[in-house]
Amino acid sequence: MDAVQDEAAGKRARGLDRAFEILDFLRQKRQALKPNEIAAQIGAPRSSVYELVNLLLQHGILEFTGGEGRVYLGRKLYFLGAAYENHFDFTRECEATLEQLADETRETAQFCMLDGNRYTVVRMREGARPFRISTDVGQSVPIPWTASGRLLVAHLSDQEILNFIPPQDFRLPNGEWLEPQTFIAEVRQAEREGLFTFNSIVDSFTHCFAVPVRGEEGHAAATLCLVTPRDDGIANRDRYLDCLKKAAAGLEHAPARPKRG
Amino acid sequence: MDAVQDEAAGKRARGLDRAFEILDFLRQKRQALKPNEIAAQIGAPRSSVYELVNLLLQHGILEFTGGEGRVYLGRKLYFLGAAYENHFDFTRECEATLEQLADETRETAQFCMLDGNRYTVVRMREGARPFRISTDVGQSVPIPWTASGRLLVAHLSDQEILNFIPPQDFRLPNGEWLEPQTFIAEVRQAEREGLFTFNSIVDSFTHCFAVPVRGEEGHAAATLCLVTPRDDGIANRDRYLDCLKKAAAGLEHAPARPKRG
DNA sequence: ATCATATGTACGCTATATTGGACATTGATG
DNA sequence: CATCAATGTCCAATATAGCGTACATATGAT
Repeated sequence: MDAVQDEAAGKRARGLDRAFEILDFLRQKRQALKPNEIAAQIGAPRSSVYELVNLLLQHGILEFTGGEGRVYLGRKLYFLGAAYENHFDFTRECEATLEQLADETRETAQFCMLDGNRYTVVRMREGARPFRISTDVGQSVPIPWTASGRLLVAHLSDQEILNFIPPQDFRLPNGEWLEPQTFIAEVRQAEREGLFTFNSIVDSFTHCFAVPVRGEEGHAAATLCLVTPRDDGIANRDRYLDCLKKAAAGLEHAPARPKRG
Repeated sequence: MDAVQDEAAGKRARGLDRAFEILDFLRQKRQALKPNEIAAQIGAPRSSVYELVNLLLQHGILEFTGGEGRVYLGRKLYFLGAAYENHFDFTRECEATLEQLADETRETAQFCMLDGNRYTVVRMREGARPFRISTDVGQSVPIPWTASGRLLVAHLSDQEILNFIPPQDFRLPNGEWLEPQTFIAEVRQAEREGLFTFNSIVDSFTHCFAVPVRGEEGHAAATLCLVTPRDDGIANRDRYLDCLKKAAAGLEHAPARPKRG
């Protein structure tokens, strides 16, 4: 039920948990690593990591690549992910929506979701500007660092939010501490208004717009975002929000909805 | 190394193995199932399956969907699969190649790979015909049923092939038994000629063409295929093979090659 | 030559994960 | 009402998986 089990030290970890920890770690690193390096960097016993890596290799969940015994995510994961994508068929409409958004605004448009208890950009379309703004797709980012984050946790109670977000994620990239109560207040505001915008926390020159894409349960299953230069964002605020809301409305029947349900 | 470990009865299964068995099973079924159903259909203890399903749900590897406690593959798998696809960046060129092939031949073009010890269609492009031929993408099929199968195992020795392919996969869909030695002879022939074509085993009206897409190690990392009506296939054999070979040559620098290696 | 670090393998101990079976609930059926 | 099948939860027993540790090898620095 809760995610506070690995805090207790000295316990033996379950193979499954360690295995997915390895997979997540490789995803974050986005490169092949030696089992030894993995063990060291995630702080797991070397013998356990070697055993697990070998098991995962046999399943095609990991693959040798990059030489010297380095491993990375395997083909089987691609197949499983493709099956997921095929079942919850949001990709096609999503791609079209982002393209339209980028055309209308000439700004960078993103489709974002929660990845466990963090935030991630699932799809992105760069705007048609001389200097384009882009971010890494597929990287996990602390929820409080992002505009979308305010929307993606809005269905939770205050206490649930505090339990859900890792405490250290309230430490902003510039070192400042974001008071959780401040964050929650912004969440509630975003929930009331059905949108959230701010000057980005992670850099000094962008403004971010986010609106929810509601799933079957009525809460934000995803968000659509625009990332703009601050001047442009503030100048075009109303128009941009209008584009976003229309785009989100168009998607609301696609995401997290089984294909032939 | 070998896949002959779960034959021994009475042994306790490892959680990891069972977990991936569940994931593969859901992928095959391509629909959400109750834990109980999963347990019954894969022949695993119910209590184990319930425990594993709950663990996988916590990790986002499985998700509740379809109601009544049914579960299916989860978002996390999509993220991991996307990371794989991003690393071995074959998708883009592959898509373009299939489109060109379908344009040139007006037949159905496929990009196929091994999924463990079976065969699967990774990408497909339907031809521009009044009656189009298509197959399921992402379904695992016995290697001996397919033209591509002859090419995908050609780098193995005879004995390795026999160890690699599950014995029951030599039973063809019409009930006939394909003698493994016959299959191996076809493999060697395909290896020499760098292609394989035949009237499909799985139906009575198609002809299949397959050529290898060679990876770094020099053996077939994937195949490109055309699936055609028998008449057309035989009439256009030389031209089709020419198109396939050119397309494969164009891909040979893309698949299974790390992006920024 | 000596030491330190990185990498992979082998093995025994023991905490625990897997498992069978008991139990509870629901709904359909005769 | 009695019975049966389907579904999910709980629990104790024990086979074993995870872990610490020792060992083997290679590489590079001092």
